[in-house]
Amino acid sequence: MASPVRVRFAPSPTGHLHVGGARTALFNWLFARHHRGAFVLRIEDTDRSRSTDENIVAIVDALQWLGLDWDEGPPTPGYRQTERFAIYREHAQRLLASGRAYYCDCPPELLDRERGVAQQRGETFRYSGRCRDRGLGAGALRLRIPTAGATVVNDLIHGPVTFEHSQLDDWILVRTDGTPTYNFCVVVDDVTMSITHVIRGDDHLSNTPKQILCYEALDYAVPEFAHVSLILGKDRSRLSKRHGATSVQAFRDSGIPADALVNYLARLGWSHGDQEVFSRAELVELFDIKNVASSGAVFDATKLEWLSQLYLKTMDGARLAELAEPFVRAVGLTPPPDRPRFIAMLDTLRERAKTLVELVEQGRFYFERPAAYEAKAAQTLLTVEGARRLGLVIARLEGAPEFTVAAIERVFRALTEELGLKLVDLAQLARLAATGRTASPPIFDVLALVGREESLVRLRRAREAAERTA
RNA sequence: GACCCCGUCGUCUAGCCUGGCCCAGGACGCGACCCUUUCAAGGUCGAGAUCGCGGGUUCGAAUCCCGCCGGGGUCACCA
Repeated sequence: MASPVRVRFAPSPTGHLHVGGARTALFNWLFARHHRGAFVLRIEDTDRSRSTDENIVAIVDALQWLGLDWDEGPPTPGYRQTERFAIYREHAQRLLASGRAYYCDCPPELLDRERGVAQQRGETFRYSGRCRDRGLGAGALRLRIPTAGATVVNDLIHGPVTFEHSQLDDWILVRTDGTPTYNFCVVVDDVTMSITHVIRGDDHLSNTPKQILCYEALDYAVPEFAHVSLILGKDRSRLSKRHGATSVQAFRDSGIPADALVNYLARLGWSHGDQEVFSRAELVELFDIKNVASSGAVFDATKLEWLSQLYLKTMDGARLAELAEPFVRAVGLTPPPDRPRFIAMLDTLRERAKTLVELVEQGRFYFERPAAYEAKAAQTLLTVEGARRLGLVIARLEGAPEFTVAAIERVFRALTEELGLKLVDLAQLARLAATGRTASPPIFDVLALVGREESLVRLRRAREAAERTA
């Protein structure tokens, strides 16, 4: 039996969780859950100037919101690089003792000059190896890599990718000031955390051969690698803020259900035949890293919205109420204390909104009287004739034996018939009165949900408004 | 510039490994129609890809080979 799968997501807390990072996290999580392995969260905060605790909280929040739970990681200590310096130091010592690493005291100015020369000659800069055999006792610690041959990265998504050693150089493991570099930390962390599969962004593919050489120098087994393509913006360059909303936080705030975002992100680059909609369980069951596309994918907010609406439309009512409530409160309104009634209101709204923000916006009349009437509609509907019709509707509704959707509909249909009108003539009038707008959920449902008393208040107010303008 | 990755409808993709079932399928978006008390939702139909380009191999290529072009990523004592 193969050793248990262990993967990790290692964000750098220099900002909020980006959708690209979220997708990488998702693929790791799916891989771990599919293989019944462990998902580790590790914080790469060696860049102290840009890393903040607030960002760590934000990233943790975003991951939890997405439902990507980790088996190991914060708040348990030992999963932040800044807590692991002793481990890096120890590994550096080992490399030095075995002769696989050496000190270098080349001044930065010299390196810069050499870099400049290499650039002019149109070559990739490589450290000259000047200090390789000087046996220095201090300075920056460099990894001694083989001069000949090549290192092959057997990528699970890309297949074998070969890098000639002549293109690589003796890179720095530990800086002169004693701090370890990112590439070194990653190797040591992945090794000491027994990571079996490194699933990360494509932008790390070029670093991989250097890291593999470090594993080998340390005499550790090399993990499997899978480099996921980047998420692109409309112009096909790496998705960034200038392409619009990119943080998970922003999508949450705009009222997109976490399940919809997860579904969208999963489908962006990964596929299972023609299937577009997946439950969590299906995702876990069907996910296979081999079906992850190797090409970059443009982020399509419109398709995300389609999924968002689909989830709003189909999710459980109680769950929807739970998700919608904070959005109702966020605009200063209050959902009715009667939960089934609140859910019934949402049921009339859910297929009309792409996000929870939109849903609340379109349904605010359920929680407050319309403050104004749509100007154009008021002009054509709130007339003398409109006032007369509203009066008739009010009278019939007052006398109706009950105030159910069916009863209200009977009143409207009968009146329509008697007046020789079309249903739309009365419906739009009532709609404007009850909601202030010309577009809303079915008006009989709206009236029933708003209740007899409040409905009549709104109809009377509209009649008064009509009489005023007349 | 060097190295590496990528290249199927506007977008996400299936198909590519194991050539023919593909003059290329699905989804989003778009258009039309149907349904209809408005708006949505739903249903039906439709437009949309000479499979980046050019050579080869083959009876036959989106699928195999070569070259080119285009896009992206990486080249730090950043992460």
